[in-house]
Amino acid sequence: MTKAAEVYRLLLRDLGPQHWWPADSPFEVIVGALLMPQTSWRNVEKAIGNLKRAGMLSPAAIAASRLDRLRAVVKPAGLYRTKPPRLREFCRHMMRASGGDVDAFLRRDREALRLELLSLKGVGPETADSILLYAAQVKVFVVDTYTRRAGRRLGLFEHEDYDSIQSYFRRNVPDDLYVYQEYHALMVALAKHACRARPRCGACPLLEVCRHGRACSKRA
DNA sequence: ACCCAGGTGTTTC
DNA sequence: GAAACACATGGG
Repeated sequence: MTKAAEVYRLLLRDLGPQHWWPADSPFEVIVGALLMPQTSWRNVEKAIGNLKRAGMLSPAAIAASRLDRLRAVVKPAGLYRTKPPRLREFCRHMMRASGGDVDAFLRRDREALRLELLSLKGVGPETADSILLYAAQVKVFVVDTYTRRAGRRLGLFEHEDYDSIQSYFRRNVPDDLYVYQEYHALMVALAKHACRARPRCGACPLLEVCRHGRACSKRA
C-alpha cells in the first residue's frame, strides 16, 4: 500500500466519511465553488441560503438577475466586486452552452469541459476541479491549500505546483471516484479538526497536522 | 485590533 | 516566469 493510501485509510478511520460536497444539487456545488475562494464555508452557506430564499438558485435566475440585486443576495460571500459578476457570467455561459441544463452542461467531454471551465473568469484549477469532481462526478483530484499543507507535513511531497501534486495523488491512490471525493474532503476535515481537537486523538498521528503546516503546538 | 478563510486575476520585479 | 498584492465579509 502506498503512503498516500495509508494516510487515506487512517483519515477515514479516525474522521469518518465526509460525504462531500455538502450541497443539494450539482448546480449548488457550482455556485458554492464559485463563491468559496478566500472565504469561510459558513459565509458561502449564508449566500447560498439567501439565493434559495430569493428563488434564485438556478442558472436562468442568476443569468437574468440584476447585478446590484445579486450582489445584495450573495453579500456574505465577500469580494462583491468580483464574485457576483463572475457568477452571473458563468450562468450566462451555461445558458448559451446548454440552455441552462446543468446536467447536460456537465455531461460533455471531461477534458474539453475542464478547459472550458478554466477559460471562465474566476475559475482557476481548484474551482474547476471541484466542479468536475463533485458536480460532474469526474475523477480528478482537487488540490487546495489544506491538501498542500497536510501533504507536505505528512511527507507525501514537497513544494510542488498544482499539476504535480494532482499527478502525485493520481499515481498513488486507488483509481476510484469515491476515494477521490473522500480524500480531498478528509484533508479539509483534518485541517479543521487538528487545531481544535482537545484532547487530541493520541491514536492518530495525522492529527498532528496543523494549520500553517507546522506541528500543532497546542497539545492537550 | 488583529488574523484568517476549501483562490484567482493583476501587477511587479 | 516567479513572487507579491488586492480583494471583502464574518468569525475567532
